Amino acid sequence: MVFCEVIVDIAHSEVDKIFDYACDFPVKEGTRVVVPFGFGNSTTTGFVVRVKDSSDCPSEKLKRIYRADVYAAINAECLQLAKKLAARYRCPLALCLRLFLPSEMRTGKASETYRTYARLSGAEAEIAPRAKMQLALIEYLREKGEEDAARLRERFGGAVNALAEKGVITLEKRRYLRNPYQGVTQSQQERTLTPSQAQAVKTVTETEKTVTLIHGVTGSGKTEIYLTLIARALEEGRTAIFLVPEISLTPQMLAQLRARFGAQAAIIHSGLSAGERFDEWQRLRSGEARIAIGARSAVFTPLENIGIIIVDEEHDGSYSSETSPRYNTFDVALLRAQYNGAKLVLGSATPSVETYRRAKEGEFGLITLKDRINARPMPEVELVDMRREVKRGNPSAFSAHLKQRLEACLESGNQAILFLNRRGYSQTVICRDCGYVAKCKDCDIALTYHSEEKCLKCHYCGLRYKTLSVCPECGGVHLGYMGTGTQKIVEELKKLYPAARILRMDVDTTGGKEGHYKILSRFAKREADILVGTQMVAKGHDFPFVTLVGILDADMSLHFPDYRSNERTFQLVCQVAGRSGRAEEKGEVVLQTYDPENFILRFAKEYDYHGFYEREITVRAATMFPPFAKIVRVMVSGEDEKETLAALKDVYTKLQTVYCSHADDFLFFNRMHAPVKRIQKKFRYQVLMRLTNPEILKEIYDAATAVKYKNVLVYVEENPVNLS
DNA sequence: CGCGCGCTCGGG
DNA sequence: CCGAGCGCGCGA
Repeated sequence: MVFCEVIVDIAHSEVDKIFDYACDFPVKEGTRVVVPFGFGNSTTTGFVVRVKDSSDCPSEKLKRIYRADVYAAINAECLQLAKKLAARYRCPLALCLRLFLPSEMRTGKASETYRTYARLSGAEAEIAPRAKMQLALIEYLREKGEEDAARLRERFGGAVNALAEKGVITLEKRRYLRNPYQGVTQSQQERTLTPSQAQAVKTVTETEKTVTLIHGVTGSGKTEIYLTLIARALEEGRTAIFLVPEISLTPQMLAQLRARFGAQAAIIHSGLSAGERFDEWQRLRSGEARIAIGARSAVFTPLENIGIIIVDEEHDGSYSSETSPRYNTFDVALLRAQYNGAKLVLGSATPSVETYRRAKEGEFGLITLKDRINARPMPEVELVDMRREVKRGNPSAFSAHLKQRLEACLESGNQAILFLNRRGYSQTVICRDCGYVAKCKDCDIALTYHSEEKCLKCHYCGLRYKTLSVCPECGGVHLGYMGTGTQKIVEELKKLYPAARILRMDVDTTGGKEGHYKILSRFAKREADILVGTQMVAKGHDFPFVTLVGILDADMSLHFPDYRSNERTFQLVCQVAGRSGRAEEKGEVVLQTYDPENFILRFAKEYDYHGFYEREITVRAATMFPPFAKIVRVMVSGEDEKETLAALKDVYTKLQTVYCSHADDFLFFNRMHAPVKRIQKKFRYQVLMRLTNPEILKEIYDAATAVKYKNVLVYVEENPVNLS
């Protein structure tokens, strides 16, 4: 008899504690178990976090573990990591343990590892000629040989059972053979690296530093470096994790990865069925597959002996979790790299300012790839001054220049992409005569118009300003709100080019992720001439016939009320430009703005990351934004406004004691409405802080987690990706 | 007086 | 989280 410390798989702080159980069979730490818990004979799953040979718990209370998985789902490293995350983000351990399992395992969707397969039995039977489905099914199986019965039932309905009864087909229940790699042959051939690629590989493998940033322009061959590094790790008998932004696991990317690594790699992407995801996880856990490829959550893959972790497009916003625990993928990857003695490689054409600074300061290694593999220049970016268009009496969203280029593009039979910023909640005031944008005097953040209060507000400090009717800069009266009327653009476009085939991609027109792929692949197949969409369009897909990219409202991104708006804009322009002129033809980019002198746009036009960085880091230092300070938001939200306000008051009071005892470490401290006051019936309030000393974070978490109201959610966000 | 619902408590 | 236990409010 052994005794086990168990964490029950219930994500609630009230039960986030160790319960002792007896166990009459041997069990390993990290194993998922079923235990009696609560009243009557109710049970729950849990995780063994420690095995011991005695328990302090009075024996009349002790119960026995009913059953356990045959393997430990969570290995020692992951168990330790889960504990660290739970402590760091103050969330129940169960929630952190869940990160390491495929969700299918909890919901039970993947528990059936058996499937029924159908094939022709060889026996003949008379089939009525009108039984079209049955005949078609026979024909199908004659060709295919064997197929999953469930899938056949979807297609041929009752014909499956009918033929099985007649004995024409046999149904056989077998252990799963879910294999997303059917028909994939691994091509061992390793492409020869260019000298700079080879040097990069050498640098990463030989450096003492755990983390290396590879800063390489689009097309500089980062991917080949990653793949070589992964191959090296495998040769050493180690494993690898390759993280990519969610959106970039396109069918092309998948094909490329499969061709290179075959079944050695487990690629976790949204197209997998529940069962397939589970199987891929099992293959990784058991060591059958040694490369985990996927979005943010793949950082939790239960691999042993990791040799390398790669975070591609390091700057991408999808690497920070927006649900509890609100972890940052890089931080988790670093912990795993340190535990395993692995290398951690970050790659980007436009690294985040925070990352680049750490590299420049010497904390991370830095590799810069200046040249594109094919030596093709980046497309030329042209800035169009929209103020002039207004003066010329052109009120449309399209400048004369863009119209002209668009016509030329369509005429030559090429495709164009037009980028629109997402029609957000934020309404920024802009002077259409001079490009002036109202900003907060303390924060240098664009002000946002709030219609219900008829005022302008700063989302970072809550300061209110009167609305403007006259531009304080030029005295002009053509003040407008950005971000309105963007939906009209497609209409306008249709009027301008009635003959052009236009595809629109945004939240309204696409149903989920699959919808995106459909639209993108239709465009790639040249089923349309113009694609109108948000930044999402810019990621992943290759469109060889696109020679023109238009950015219609660069200002919206530039003046988004976020301290990262400069960075985002620079990234957006570089990324978007990479979509133009991929094939033989040279591409061009037309960027419309009310502020053509803006330094961010100037640097972006020249693809001058260093220039951008030097300028931006000075701004951040002057305004004391990250990486020179940390923005912390404690969000308080609930359906009952009174209760929510009471919770806010409570949170605020507790935080105030922290603030009072460390006032020097705070640049800002205040409570306020969240910029969006209500989402999904919930009232939203926040305490916003800016810290110069990250040590204070712990106390903030303590204060925030101490407040518990029945129907009010309280959570802490660090440098939130959006402040809505 | 009886039970129904909402709140509190405990779970090994 | 979930069910048990219990207190108080209302209907016959």
